[in-house]
Amino acid sequence: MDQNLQQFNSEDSEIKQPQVYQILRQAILGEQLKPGERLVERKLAMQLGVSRTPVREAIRKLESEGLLKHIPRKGVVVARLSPQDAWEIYHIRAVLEGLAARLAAEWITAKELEHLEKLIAEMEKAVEAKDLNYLNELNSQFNDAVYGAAKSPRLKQMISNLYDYIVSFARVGYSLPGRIQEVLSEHRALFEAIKKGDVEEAERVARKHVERSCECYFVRRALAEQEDAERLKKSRNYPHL
Amino acid sequence: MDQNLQQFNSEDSEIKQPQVYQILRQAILGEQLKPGERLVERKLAMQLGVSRTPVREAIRKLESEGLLKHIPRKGVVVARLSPQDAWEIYHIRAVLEGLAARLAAEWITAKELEHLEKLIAEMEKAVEAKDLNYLNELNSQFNDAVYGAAKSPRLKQMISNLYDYIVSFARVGYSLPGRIQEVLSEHRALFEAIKKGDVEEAERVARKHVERSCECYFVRRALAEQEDAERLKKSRNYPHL
DNA sequence: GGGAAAAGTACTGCCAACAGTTCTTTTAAT
DNA sequence: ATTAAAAGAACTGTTGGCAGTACTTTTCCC
Repeated sequence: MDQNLQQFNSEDSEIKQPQVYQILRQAILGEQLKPGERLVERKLAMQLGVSRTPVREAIRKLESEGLLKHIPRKGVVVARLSPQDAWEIYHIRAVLEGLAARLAAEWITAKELEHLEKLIAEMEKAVEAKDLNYLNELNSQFNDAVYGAAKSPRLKQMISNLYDYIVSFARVGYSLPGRIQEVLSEHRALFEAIKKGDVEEAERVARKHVERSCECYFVRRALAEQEDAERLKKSRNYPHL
Repeated sequence: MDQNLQQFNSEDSEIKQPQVYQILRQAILGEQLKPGERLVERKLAMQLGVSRTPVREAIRKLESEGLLKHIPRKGVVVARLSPQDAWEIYHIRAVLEGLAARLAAEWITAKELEHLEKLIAEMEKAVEAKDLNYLNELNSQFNDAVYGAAKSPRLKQMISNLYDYIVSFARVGYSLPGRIQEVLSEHRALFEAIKKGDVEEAERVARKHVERSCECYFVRRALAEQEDAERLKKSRNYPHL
């Protein structure tokens, strides 16, 4: 890491641990801290202008979330996701999101339903305008709205934790041809099921949606590896580069 | 808490944090530390014969697992489960155990299958002998065996964390008439489904099993409250007691 | 030179002390 | 007595430093 973690305006008498936590978290998710990279308490403390304690606690928290891996008496490194890990996480998310969708179909209010409908409409516009950033944002909002409607804070928390693991890869999911339309239609189907109050259907659709995301993730990953191999082959022809 | 947390034989040069963690964890699950009770870092540190740092880290870890609730600048208290919380946890566990069962049905080895079969047979014996403690132990082993067969360490971890929440209440589940037999037959059904490799059936059965446990929990809880009310009514007749 | 022992380095684990905040009790004024 | 301000007690959040451990480099012996 090129020690460019900004030092927050640490006006005294604020609790620093949560801020350190946020900064490190963003750094990991944003891949300024790369998988396998080692985090040194003292170094981070210096860079952030605090003592080791808040850094230490923030690290422990991130560790318990699985973003960091701790090796006793050695330190922590940014967790590296094996394909097996990714598969596991996607499938856990699938059943949890299925449950959330089911609960949402059962407990959603008229107001929340209306909000979902607006988001769907907005997403259609974003697809037409090919505004991928906005679409991503809407996606998050849609998910939040569904999980909120489920009235189950623990479930929401768990899903969002799992989501963070793969957020860095999630982007690539859209890059497959036709996937954007597919996602949109999956969301629409989920919305319809929730609207009807069809709990079984809502659960099935939501789960399927995540499972499809998982497939796309692996297809995309395989493609990326293929591309890498191509590049490697080419570069062999020009070894001076 | 009556400061009877045993001070572990802290021969130097051992890492203390994990030991403190275990002691506190057991104290919470064993209800020596009761829901709502406050944990004071200094006090615990004194009692355990260590400084505040390891205690602090252990507390933070327990907090992230949800066993403790942290109130900034105030401290932590042992988490208290509302009925809503319990319901949530049971239903999350239900879908996760469903997934585990599905994966187990897919990936179980002959050896693991054999082990499961032995456990089932042993459980039947324990039921006849009415040895509830042993039955509980076998139950845990059976679950562990299933989750192990699923080959998904993350899933196993998540389930076991959730299980800890309600482990203190789990006991009461058996006290309903006929529930023991029911549990046994549910386990047998799960075993059969896994043996057949019927993933759908395995998932359905496992999920249903946890959902039934949830129902029993609430029935039992309602009964307990009724009993409490009875006691209260009676005690009003003898106010001098 | 090559490999083993020894010194040096870099880091985590732990600690005691300080600072600031919240809650409780006392004190003082009405 | 009643209420408000002030002092005090009880904790957490944070700090820097010490001790011990794993890794790295150097030194020494063959």
